[in-house]
Amino acid sequence: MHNWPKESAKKSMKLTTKGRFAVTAMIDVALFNHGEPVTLAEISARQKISLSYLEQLFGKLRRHGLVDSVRGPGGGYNLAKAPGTISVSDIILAVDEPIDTTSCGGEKNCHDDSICLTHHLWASLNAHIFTYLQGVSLQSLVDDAKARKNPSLHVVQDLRKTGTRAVPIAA
Amino acid sequence: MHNWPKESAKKSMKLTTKGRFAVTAMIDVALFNHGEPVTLAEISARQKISLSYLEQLFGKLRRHGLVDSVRGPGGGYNLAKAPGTISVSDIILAVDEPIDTTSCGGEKNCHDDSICLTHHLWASLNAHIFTYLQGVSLQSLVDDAKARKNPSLHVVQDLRKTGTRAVPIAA
DNA sequence: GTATTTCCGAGTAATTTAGTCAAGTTAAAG
DNA sequence: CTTTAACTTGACTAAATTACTCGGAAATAC
Repeated sequence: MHNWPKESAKKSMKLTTKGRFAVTAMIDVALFNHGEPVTLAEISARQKISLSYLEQLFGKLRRHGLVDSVRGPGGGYNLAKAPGTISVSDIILAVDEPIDTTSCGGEKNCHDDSICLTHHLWASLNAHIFTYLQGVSLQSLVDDAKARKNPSLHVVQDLRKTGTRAVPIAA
Repeated sequence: MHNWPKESAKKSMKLTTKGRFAVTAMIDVALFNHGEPVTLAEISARQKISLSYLEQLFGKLRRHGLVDSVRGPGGGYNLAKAPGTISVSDIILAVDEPIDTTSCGGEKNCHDDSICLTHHLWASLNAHIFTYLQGVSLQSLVDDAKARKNPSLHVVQDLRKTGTRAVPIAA
């Protein structure tokens, strides 16, 4: 018998390239935000992410309170909180619009005793993934990036071919 | 600075409903395999998975050495190994045909010092997920199912709406 | 007012998944 | 040896989802 971790899952999170782009962009903001707001055009050039797409992503990041925007010339984005207080799970949940599901990933047929065969398994996996991403702060990613020998920070993995699609993840 | 777990990842695994159907079907085989092979028609009826789809799934499970097939009248499928030696990751890798990627999810632009900003993060997450699923045996899922009050085992979660798509997972 | 930059929502193309279908092959039963 | 249940295979399709683009509106500095 497997010892299931407690499943505190409520929402389901998805892991897509969108989330990965968002994390990369947030690292970029954290790295280059020295007083002046960072513009999306800069991020686009450095990280090779299209401006249009960044606009879409940062709209969600802003609405979820992860960045503050400054409009007009000289504007751009600042982190809304200290990077140590922003977790990867925060970023992914912001851009991937998790569906607020009920237990069992929003499905029926899975309550009381007639619980589905794999309910615990997936719920527990979701919880594991979420807990892991929650434990990684933007600060730690920034520190990791700064520690690299070559601080050019220009070349970034092209996420688009890495394998994409989502997974329901406990939140 | 985040303390990255060692990334032993080689292949990338996907988490889809296909993998979940496969796990459910394998539990069904383990539960009802008492001497006689279990037919796909039975599994289809019990777990509400289309016969055609099961054929597709079991073809892969058989080619990956997880089940043995018995043809002809009275035929069906048996587990090829003891359920304690089959892990959930084995099942998912069998049906989801993981691409054997190089480091960094098969991408260029991510080697030596010009390593991408989030390489460690995703590789490590992949390793976490894989390790977790590797640690869950079919036996534990069977024990869990048997422990339920209502052993009818007919009603299973309809995976099709749960949220699907894949994630690259370290293997 | 004009340049810059964010803001917003609709729309679309490509990819991927999930599942079907049809035409076999195999082997046991009688 | 004929029937028949069951597995085998691969091509095919439809739906869903993702990953974007596009056009313009609003705000702010100069």
